[in-house]
Amino acid sequence: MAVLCPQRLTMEHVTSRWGVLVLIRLLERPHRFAELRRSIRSVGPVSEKMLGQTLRSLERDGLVDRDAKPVVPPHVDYSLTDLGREAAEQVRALALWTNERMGQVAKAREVYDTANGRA
Amino acid sequence: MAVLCPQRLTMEHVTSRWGVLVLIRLLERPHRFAELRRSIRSVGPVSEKMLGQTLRSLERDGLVDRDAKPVVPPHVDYSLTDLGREAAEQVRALALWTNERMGQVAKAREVYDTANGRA
DNA sequence: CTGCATCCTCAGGGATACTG
DNA sequence: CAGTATCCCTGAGGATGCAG
Repeated sequence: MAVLCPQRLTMEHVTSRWGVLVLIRLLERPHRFAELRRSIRSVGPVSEKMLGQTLRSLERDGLVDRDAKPVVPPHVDYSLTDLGREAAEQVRALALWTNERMGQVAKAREVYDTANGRA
Repeated sequence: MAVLCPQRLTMEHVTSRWGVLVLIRLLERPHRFAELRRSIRSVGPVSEKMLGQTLRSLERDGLVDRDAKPVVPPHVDYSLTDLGREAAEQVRALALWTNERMGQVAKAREVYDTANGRA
């Protein structure tokens, strides 16, 4: 992707499909990997790869804390850092707004499509 | 892209690379097409195609109002609807947060990369 | 000036299989 | 359980050209 301001990258991680869902779930409480996956699956199918990638981005950005307990079988807890909590709250606000206004948006789309699309 | 809840699409439009920049600029005042393009260009290269696509998405979602004056050469003003203003404010809040915390994020990345990447 | 239509590329991300 | 590695394919999105 073209060169943009560096904060774009952070926004990208945080507002990405799975980023949003991860942050909102972690805002409630820490989750394990598979737990997170199951929870998100109810909304859309996450591949392990993408969930892992998302979590690593967020961890790298200092938003998520990864606590891998040295036991077997592995047990890894993901939780928000203070910084991550701030981010998650911003994102949740946006998500809530989207939910609230979804009706109006859907309506607007109908109007637009009627006027233009298949007039 | 896989099937997700419909509000994901709205978030996608609103938090897209150019969506964010468009909304923030329109929050200040209405803009013409080329004006918007020039303004955004200083941050990253927008193709006409993408700017047009972004504006159409936002218009379709009822967030942006398109006022095409029937003159020649064409003169088109884009501005926010009330709904769009709400969205833009959410997005701006997120963008401002990202700016404020960018230092911490950058720092976290360094730490992460030192510990992992090229240890 | 404001935009559609077309072509083409390249990387995001899904599926699958394997490891500690 | 919690990932990493690989393959592969779709579609986002840049460049260009044309039209009203």
